[in-house]
Amino acid sequence: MVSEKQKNILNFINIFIEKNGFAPSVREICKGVSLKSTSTVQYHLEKLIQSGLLQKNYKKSRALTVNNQLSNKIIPILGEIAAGSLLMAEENVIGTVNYPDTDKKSDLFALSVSGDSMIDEGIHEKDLVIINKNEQIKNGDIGAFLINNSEGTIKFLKNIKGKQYLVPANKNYEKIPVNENIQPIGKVVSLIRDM
Amino acid sequence: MVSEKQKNILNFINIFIEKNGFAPSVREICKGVSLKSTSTVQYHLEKLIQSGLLQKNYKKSRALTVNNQLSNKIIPILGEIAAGSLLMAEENVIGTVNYPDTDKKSDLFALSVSGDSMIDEGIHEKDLVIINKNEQIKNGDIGAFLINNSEGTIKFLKNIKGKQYLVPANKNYEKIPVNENIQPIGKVVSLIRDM
DNA sequence: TTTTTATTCGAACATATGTACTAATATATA
DNA sequence: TATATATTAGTACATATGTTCGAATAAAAA
Repeated sequence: MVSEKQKNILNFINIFIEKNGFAPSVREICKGVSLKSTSTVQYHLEKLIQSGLLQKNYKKSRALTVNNQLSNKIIPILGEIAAGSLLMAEENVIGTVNYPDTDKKSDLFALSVSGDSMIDEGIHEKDLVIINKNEQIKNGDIGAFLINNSEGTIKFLKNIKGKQYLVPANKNYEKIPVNENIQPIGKVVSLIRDM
Repeated sequence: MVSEKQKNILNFINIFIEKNGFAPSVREICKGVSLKSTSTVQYHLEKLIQSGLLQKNYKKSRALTVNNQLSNKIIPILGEIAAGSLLMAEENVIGTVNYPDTDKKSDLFALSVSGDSMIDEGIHEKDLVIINKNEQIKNGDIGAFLINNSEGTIKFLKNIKGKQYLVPANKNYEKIPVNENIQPIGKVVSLIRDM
């Protein structure tokens, strides 16, 4: 679908923007990818737009924007996990964190960790966990859960003898059987610790 | 130094870029901040450039870039820590990671963790540690060190009875006395784990 | 007050830049 | 082979856009 030349052009645009802070002109792309005609570049730009990889603004100069899969997203920190009521609403944002988004379908937010129930898994107090609401928590995954509509917690989800449990990574805590009071929030996809 | 109108213009440019992915034209700024002459905008842009808050490219369209304090930096992953020779050169980059840079003076790079010498501190194999070469490693900090000019490692730096040691967070490993064979690389400032 | 500095406007200019059209060539497909 | 599709080039056009100049006004400083 997308030719080598087109990938070439996309790369050139990406690097140009990264380096300069603004997009290249059609003629700069010409030179950058060794093409002699602006209309050839125009032709490839159209193709890239059709492929959904690029966006253009009619008659506006240097108004190219790249639909990067790996674009940085500013995601909200919605509160502390395992710390009282967890309202996942806009009003509850206690900060934001930059996170390179790998997937357009992902719906990400961050929670600050409190407590030590996952200490053996290297998840510490005040760590920031990134949670994807749109990714299902599978057996063996670490997920964020809401208990009794009030308390948030992160635990392993594990299948033991045909029953599902929330399993902590700390011997001092008990595993919790999954029932109607436990509601999955999303999968923990990343951890950020500032020191 | 910077007038209200100029702050106004800077804000408009920032929001415009955030929203559109490219900078506004002089005439778009005109409308955006209720000015009727392009030369007035030109005048204020000059002022903002003099103040170091903005950058412009002569005769290039929409080529404004804002000098944001808290800009995201793409930092290189230079290799694995505790894994053979650690050449901190451009050629050794095994990838890049997005990291919100909080300080202009910081010189950051990332290393992938191998080994389990810091497991009790929740630093796992394959975790990514962000290292600031320009931040001194103080007593109690976790730092990255180069041993015998070949092997890289991250450890606590601790003062014990007046002598400095590299202290692991794992009972199975011994602490290492700091001598001329051990060279500090930088302080570990953050940890990123993708799961 | 006078003088300087800051701010705004209008108009005109030069060109950087996106676009459109036609044609030629290469590559793939029937 | 013939036909269709993909790619490249050249030229020309319209205008979006940064820039310059002169002058007027407002605000601040001497």
